[in-house]
Amino acid sequence: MRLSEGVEWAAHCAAVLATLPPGAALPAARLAEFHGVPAAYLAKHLQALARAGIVETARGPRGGYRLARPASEITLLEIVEAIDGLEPTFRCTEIRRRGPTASSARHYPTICGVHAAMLRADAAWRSELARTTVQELADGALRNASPEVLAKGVRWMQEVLP
Amino acid sequence: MRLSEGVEWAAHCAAVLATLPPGAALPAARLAEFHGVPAAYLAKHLQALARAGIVETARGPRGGYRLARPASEITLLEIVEAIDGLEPTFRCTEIRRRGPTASSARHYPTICGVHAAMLRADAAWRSELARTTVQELADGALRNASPEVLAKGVRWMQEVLP
DNA sequence: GTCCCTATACTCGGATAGCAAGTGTCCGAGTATAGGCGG
DNA sequence: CCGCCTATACTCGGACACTTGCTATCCGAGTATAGGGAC
Repeated sequence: MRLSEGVEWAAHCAAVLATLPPGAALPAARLAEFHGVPAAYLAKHLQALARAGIVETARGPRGGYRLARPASEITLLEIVEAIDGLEPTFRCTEIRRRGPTASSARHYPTICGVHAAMLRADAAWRSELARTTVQELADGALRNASPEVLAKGVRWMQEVLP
Repeated sequence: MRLSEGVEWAAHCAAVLATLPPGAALPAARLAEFHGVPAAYLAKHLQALARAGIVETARGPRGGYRLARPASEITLLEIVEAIDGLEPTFRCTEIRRRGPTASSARHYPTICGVHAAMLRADAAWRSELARTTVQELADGALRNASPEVLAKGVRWMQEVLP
């Protein structure tokens, strides 16, 4: 069970967008260049973020992507669900109803124990993801970045944001 | 991110094995028949459980699989990790080190914030899975089963365990 | 009757195809801008 | 000199190939058992 690589890209992109001045936008090609990933494929994931209402788009020159809401109100869970989909990690196929013990549906009023445990684990996972906001990701990245990395980032940002 | 279907099969098989009389074993073909799943493919997953030390095997007539330890000492987490592998759900590719801000490795002493949050969520998921034992799964299934389903199960078990 | 031996049938185990979903890429649709033209 | 218009270039958006890993299956390796034969 491997999480899509696009989740990592989307999370980092959201953190970068959180550091933009209000009103500014960054095209997919610039975000891809900043992270060293294929632009065409990153665009696909950014579209998913747009569909989820996490970022908003602006077409034409000086357009691109910007956060649709304050970074402090966007959680990592939303990003994961936007890229990876909302379906739970475990899909119960009700195998207890098959085989020699199979009976009519009314004999299974409660959900199966395996399913219940998986749902609890899934909820714990999502709950933990919801505790981290994009604002915290951006703040942490800036706080832990070395002066050299920070300087390069500022210089690059000034070049692409005329 | 979908969990392998084999996890569900393995969990249910472990619960069934927990109800066996001490010393008895159940072949993969019987377990597959009980759950209505392809025998050859289930065998593959049972082998994974055997490699992980969760079940032990007995070859030849009257052989099969049995739990290698008391059911109360086997957690759902162990089963998930045996089938799905031990690698974490999120794999950090360190994209922060790429692109125009790239610097030498010593400029990144701390792990990236996205990675850290993902590790926390992963730990919460596994922690919750570890709270459920195979014994609890088996007890719950027997407790919630309707009399009809229970009777069919007992009858089937008596047929295949001569 | 008892013991041993052998053939048998039953079991697991790893190596082998098929398919779905994630990965990667492309070109067309839409729009803010910059320059030119007319008043 | 000012306002409008148009052409342009830049952006997103969805539709199209490719690869990895899960799904499914098979046949060979190994062993407890049952039956027969010898003592």
